[in-house]
Amino acid sequence: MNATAAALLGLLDTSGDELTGGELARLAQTRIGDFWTVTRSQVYRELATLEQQGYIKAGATGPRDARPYRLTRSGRSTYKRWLVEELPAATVRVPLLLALAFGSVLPADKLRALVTASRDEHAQRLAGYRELEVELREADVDPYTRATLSFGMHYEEAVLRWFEALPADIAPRS
Amino acid sequence: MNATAAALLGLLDTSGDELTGGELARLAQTRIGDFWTVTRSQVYRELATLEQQGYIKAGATGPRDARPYRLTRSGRSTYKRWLVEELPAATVRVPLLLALAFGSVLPADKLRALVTASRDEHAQRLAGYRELEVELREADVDPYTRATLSFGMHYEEAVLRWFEALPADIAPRS
DNA sequence: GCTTGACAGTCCACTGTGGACGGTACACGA
DNA sequence: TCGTGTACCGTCCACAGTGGACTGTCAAGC
Repeated sequence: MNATAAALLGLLDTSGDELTGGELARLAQTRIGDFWTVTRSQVYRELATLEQQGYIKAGATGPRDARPYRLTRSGRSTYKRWLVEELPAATVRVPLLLALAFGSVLPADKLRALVTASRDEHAQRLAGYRELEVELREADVDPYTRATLSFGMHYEEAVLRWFEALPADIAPRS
Repeated sequence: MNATAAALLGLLDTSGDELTGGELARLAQTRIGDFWTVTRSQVYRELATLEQQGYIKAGATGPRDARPYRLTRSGRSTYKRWLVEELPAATVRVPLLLALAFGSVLPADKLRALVTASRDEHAQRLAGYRELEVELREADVDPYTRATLSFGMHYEEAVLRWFEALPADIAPRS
């Protein structure tokens, strides 16, 4: 069992329905895509091995070979156990910091351009989160979903503050 | 060219020396490990293809088959161009949020344990950064290195603030 | 009817992770 | 001085993750 497999089982569980690979891929993108990316290729690969292991079971294949999967009893207990017992650490990979780390050998104006572009992306993502938060305020979403959104907002705010604290010669413009 | 390859070339460049795979792996861990992980296996794989592409050149193999590599002219220009032109976006993967996203089907006490453990890890990492910052205050390090450390601190502080803002039933203890 | 586009799934090449493994140098104690 | 343990250099492998190319199929709209 790995994190992606557990995520798929969790999605199947909380959706309370049978889902095909395509549906799972879309659902993963919207529900956990901000902090756990899952590509389509991997969804199908994981589904194949999950079925072999007996954690999910396919129903009758429908149009376009669509196979709806449902969670089995062992699948449900397995992913829950995995979540509380084998949760790995977070990983953060920030190419911009790579460029910054070698900043002394790069032209300052190019560096500033990179910094500015990245800052704008983060600002935009934060704006998106803020909108989402307003929508969720009315809807009655469980506090766990709110917590994940809150993480995103804390993160983006921190990154934006960091951009503002950059030394003047590479600080973002405009 | 990919980010890891560029990072290795950058390390070779800024070290101003010939470095073996092992030395590069260690250097990568200390200089960029906090925001760009590079495993030993990958260092050797990348070095092999970088040499094939003519971006680095091996010197005489020393003791224990150690091969010191040096950057070539084309290697230097290639990684610099890559950094300013093909820098990919950041990726963040946070398994804890996965557990939180399925929090409604998990026992609250287990969830709280996960949250608490993660909070402690982040607190420890922030403490490490703060120590490092004090050390760097005296040493005269280039502002780019400071900027990467600053990112780490902003990030860890934000995560810790987020932990404190969690709803009471899953907020970290002690 | 036919085309066109969206969709379900397959496949592949490459990147990234972690650990097992074999060989070699070297330091240190018997 | 002679092992011998240990740390180190590099190789290799299996699996996880990414992104795009590709096939076949359905369905809507002309």
